[in-house]
Amino acid sequence: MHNSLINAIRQRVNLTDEEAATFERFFIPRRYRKRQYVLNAGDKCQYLLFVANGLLRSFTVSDDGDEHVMQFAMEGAWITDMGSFLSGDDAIYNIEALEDSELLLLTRDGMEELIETIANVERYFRVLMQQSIMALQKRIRLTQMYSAEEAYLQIMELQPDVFNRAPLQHIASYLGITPETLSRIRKQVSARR
Amino acid sequence: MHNSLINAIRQRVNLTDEEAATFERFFIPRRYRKRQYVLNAGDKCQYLLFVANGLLRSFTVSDDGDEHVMQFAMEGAWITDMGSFLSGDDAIYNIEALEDSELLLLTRDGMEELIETIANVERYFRVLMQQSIMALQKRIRLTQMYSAEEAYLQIMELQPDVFNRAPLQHIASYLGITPETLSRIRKQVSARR
DNA sequence: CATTTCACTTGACATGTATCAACTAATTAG
DNA sequence: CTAATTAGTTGATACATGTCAAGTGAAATG
Repeated sequence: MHNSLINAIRQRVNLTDEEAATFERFFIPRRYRKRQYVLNAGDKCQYLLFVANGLLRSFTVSDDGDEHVMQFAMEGAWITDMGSFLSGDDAIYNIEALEDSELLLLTRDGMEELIETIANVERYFRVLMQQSIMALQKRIRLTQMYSAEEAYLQIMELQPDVFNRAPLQHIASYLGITPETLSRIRKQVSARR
Repeated sequence: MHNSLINAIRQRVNLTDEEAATFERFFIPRRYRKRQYVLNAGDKCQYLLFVANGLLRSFTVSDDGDEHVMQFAMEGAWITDMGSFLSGDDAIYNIEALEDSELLLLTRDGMEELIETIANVERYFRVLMQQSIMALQKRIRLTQMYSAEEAYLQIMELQPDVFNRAPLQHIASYLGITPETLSRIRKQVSARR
């Protein structure tokens, strides 16, 4: 279970075997069942989560009760409520397992200690943040530039691994459209070919 | 001109006066006139830009020639094409001065050297990236959860300093709507009160 | 200052997407 | 395996936003 974590880190920065062993020790392995909540909005988000296995989503709930998906995270991805994790504010996101999942949890203190202990770790997290910024910008352009149909076709083409696993209602929410509209889009697309 | 930079850094991490002086030396001051392009999509983005004074926007141009604003940056903000600056890829964003502006430029090498020279700098940039992620997520929720009118009212309320200075066509682009729609929204809003 | 250019507005109409209700298919729980 | 619940689809209709064309107002340029 820790292997996928070390592999992910080593794709970005170098770690000696000794460092890798130290690194592992900071993470708490934990299993979640499908539908289980990993984080409830309103609580403090205590962990940065690495997905060793499975699929999660983070989402907010608006006043009218509608859900709005911010992120899907599958094997190899990180997920958290950044504001809450870093600043100790109340979480605004919920995080839910969409499949049975194996996670590796890192606390705030753990992260700080790791950064001080292993030279390349701060760099790793900075690079991770930068990648995340680029991904978020790409997502903004997706809905800014394209119609719902074009946006849907793009994500299915560019990230089929995630979006073929996610329920349609959550994909619709991710795109900012209703399930009905997504259903009609899919019908039109399949009718055309 | 460098003062605003040092102030911005010191809001997040500690710097001795000596470190501050070293820090400054890595930055190249440069002025841009209104309408001048700081970066052209297709070029390599050589700099991370700190805005000492003025207002800029970054934007992409789609195949049909439409512009799509990603970011506005006023005094105290950073702006760049992250993918191009960090990885040396061709820039996908244009950056244009919307007002006469004074910028402080940091090269990639400069950034690396700074990080190695001054202890807190890597931390500063990591925190900066984290803030940026939260801001981008907030922006995604803005268009995901709200109608064009609600989104417009929110940004005008929450960031009046930027959006009162930006031309309406660019605000429309930022929101992912046409200038005509924004014009009608503004008419309705002002008619109601 | 005059002229040109560009930003913004307005109207008529087309299109995309939301809403609500009903239905069918798939999944979950007993 | 069956019943109950949830996810996804479909139809009718309303509303939000886009498009195109024309106009007005403001700003840049010589």
